[in-house]
Amino acid sequence: MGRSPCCDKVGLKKGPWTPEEDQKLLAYIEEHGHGSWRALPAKAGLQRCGKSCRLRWTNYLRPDIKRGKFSMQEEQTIIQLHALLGNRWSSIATHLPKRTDNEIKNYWNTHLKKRLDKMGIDPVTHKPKNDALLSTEGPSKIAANISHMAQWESARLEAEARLARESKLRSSSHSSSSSLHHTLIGTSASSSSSLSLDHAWKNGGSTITITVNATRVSDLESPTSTLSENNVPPINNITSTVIEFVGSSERRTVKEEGDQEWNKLGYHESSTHLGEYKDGMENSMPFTSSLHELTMTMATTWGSSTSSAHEHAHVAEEGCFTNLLLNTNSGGHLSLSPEDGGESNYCHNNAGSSDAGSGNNGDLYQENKNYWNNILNLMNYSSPSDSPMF
DNA sequence: AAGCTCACCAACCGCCAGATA
DNA sequence: TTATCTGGCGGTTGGTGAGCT
Repeated sequence: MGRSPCCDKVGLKKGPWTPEEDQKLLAYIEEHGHGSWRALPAKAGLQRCGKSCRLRWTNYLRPDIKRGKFSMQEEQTIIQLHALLGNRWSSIATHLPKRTDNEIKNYWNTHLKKRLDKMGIDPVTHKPKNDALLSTEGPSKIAANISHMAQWESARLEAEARLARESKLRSSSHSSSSSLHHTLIGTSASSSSSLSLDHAWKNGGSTITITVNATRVSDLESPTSTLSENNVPPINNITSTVIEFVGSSERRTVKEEGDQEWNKLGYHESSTHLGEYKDGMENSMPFTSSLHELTMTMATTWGSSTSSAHEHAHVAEEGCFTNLLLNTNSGGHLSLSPEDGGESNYCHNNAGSSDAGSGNNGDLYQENKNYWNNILNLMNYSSPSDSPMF
């Protein structure tokens, strides 16, 4: 059985989008929602295939997209999620709500992959390239645990996707009153893999949105098509429940309204990670703290209470390994052997250089260090037999 | 100033899975 | 049950601009 092309390619325009085309697409979606992408171009008066329109919308025109430089927090999230999920960009993108999978993919390929490569870490496996340098403990153990985590994560994602589908069916009566809003939710939470917040989007998508005060129209400017501020459809004030990130893109506190709505949707703090997610926000943690909270919960559940002093020392060592992994200015030398002065040396150097260079970012650095140490702790102490999944 | 190389990223392509007739 | 449609995903390409010689 052959597969027909998504649209009749003859006479359709390809290549960079013009401002006029963007205007048409935006205006149409703002008024009608995207509906069927296949039928959209004709209705919107565009000489494009539906697929091209969908990509233009999801990767650029969507109003809830943050553009520009990736923050350190975002980089950390990408690296850590890539270690767990591999090239599942859409899944990774669900944890960076304002970034598109395409943007994350590009950033990985052009920046992060090279950086890891320079540091002697295989960007595919996230293992040090030269295993001979490593002892049987430490980083190789981390790699093994990352591999296990990836398997576990895959199983979890599949289960989540299944649950999401079922929940979606059950909650179909909550369907959207706004076609544009429906569109936004659909594109924002389209992936089958997500944390609990994404579940909430899926299940109560018609009443929940996220607005970001820091979003600037100028961030939406395209190298090929520049839009005026008036062209950007408003996304605020559409919904009855709003989780609003207030502040800069680097650090956000959350102003949460409508707890009852969350509860109505069946998301209770005791049964999901939503509570932890919110807690993280209310404590002014970086956005990626949601993942942090999740992993800490898992650590609490999985981790046995048998930690010895030796194990604690081991954790410190591996936390430093992670710091090294994330140090963008380290010069790219991965040193793990005792001959190089041991882990304490490069830990101190790493922390010292970071502190020296960061100034007021010292707290942030410490926060980041703790964040990664905690994740490494989880990976270390979570054996398959400890997992509630098995 | 011209030519070359490299990095970046928007956009395209092909494949896949789920939905639907 | 099968064929087809549709949306989504990940890999890849090609245009553009910056930097270097």
